[in-house]
Amino acid sequence: MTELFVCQGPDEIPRWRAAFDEARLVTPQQARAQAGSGDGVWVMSNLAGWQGLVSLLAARGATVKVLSYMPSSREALRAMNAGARGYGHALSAPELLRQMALVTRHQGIWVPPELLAQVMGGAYRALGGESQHQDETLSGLTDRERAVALAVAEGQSNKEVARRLEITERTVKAHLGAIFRKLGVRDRLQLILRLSQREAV
Amino acid sequence: MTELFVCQGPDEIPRWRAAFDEARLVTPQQARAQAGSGDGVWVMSNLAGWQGLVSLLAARGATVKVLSYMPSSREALRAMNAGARGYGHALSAPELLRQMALVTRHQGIWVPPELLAQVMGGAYRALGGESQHQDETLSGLTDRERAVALAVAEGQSNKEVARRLEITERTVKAHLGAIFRKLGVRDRLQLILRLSQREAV
DNA sequence: AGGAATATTGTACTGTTGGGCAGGGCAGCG
DNA sequence: CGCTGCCCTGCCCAACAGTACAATATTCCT
Repeated sequence: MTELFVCQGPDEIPRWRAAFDEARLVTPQQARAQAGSGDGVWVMSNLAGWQGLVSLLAARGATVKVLSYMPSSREALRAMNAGARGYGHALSAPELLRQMALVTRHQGIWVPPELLAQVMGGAYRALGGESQHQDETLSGLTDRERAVALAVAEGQSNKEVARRLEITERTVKAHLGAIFRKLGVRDRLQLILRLSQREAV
Repeated sequence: MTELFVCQGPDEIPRWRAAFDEARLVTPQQARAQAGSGDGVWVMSNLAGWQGLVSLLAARGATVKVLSYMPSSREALRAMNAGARGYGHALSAPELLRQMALVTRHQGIWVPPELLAQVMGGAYRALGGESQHQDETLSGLTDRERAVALAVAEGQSNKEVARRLEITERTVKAHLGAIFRKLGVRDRLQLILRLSQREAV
């Protein structure tokens, strides 16, 4: 399994070769031309347009990791959003680099432990606040009604919900009627909007 | 390396034992008493107070993974925020479970690929990044189709959209038909879920 | 025992939705 | 001048959604 390190000339770091026998240093141009599905690619965040490169390579099926001289949670998220599966310090120890490679190769995500809390915290505040609200919204419902509401919120039809919960379509409608009444919405459309917290006009 | 599965009695799943020779099923009480540093623990999200349990075990140094019958990006974020390092479907294949264990044991994070984009997307937008996804989704539509799609995404009925755009209901349907075909969705429900890119599992 | 809440199902009805078929008009392009 | 794409509409129909008016069963509380 070769590991490609995408960087400009002066950025070569001995630890990279120490970490992987088959480490190869390439320019962004070479990476675009060569890297493909299954390759492990490391992209330096000091390259111009590194996010585009990450997106491109990730779309091709490469396992992309981003290395930075000044790691931050913000940059980590940008990397992840571009399709990277790993993010870390460019001067990480060889053992850590190998660990990142192992994790990302197995569909995992790797972020420095000290950034993890911030990254996840940010995500949680964004969606977590909503889910809190979702719990509130659903708390007035019975178990059965909640199950129906969640299934409907996934876009399922009455028939599909009926199959999933092993009840008749009529019963699904009965639960839905109760849900609409309790939540004060007029149909499943508004229910979805309520549960995904978007502006219901 | 033993793997502890925390669940209520009837939730035992044969795949767990198939995945790990040393799998052990325990109750939440037993987990609190036994699990410690270095242990691999799997917590079912249908347990009452599972987030508290995850926090406790994670603080003790256990590697906690959360399993759910209805995975969602929100629940994944809740799990991560509580200190879990992995999140997945309770009925995942044994091989997938082993992969999750491998990744999390090496300081990685594991989230189902289909949820990854949502989780990261949410985190990214939370920290001030731009959301481009919706524009991408709508870019293949004509002006009129886009207007209809956005109105429908607000939960408006065909009749309401018709009034807003000053066209007949039939024309709204015509545009909607084209939208469904272009975006590959089957109805307005799925369209809404696509445009708000949430839970659609 | 009686009431209240929950869960389940039935029949019947109205309204919405999605789409097939069939046509208009308008703008741009070779 | 045809051709194509976009926009608009009519009639009709099958499927789905939501609700009114029921009934039955279980559980939990008074």
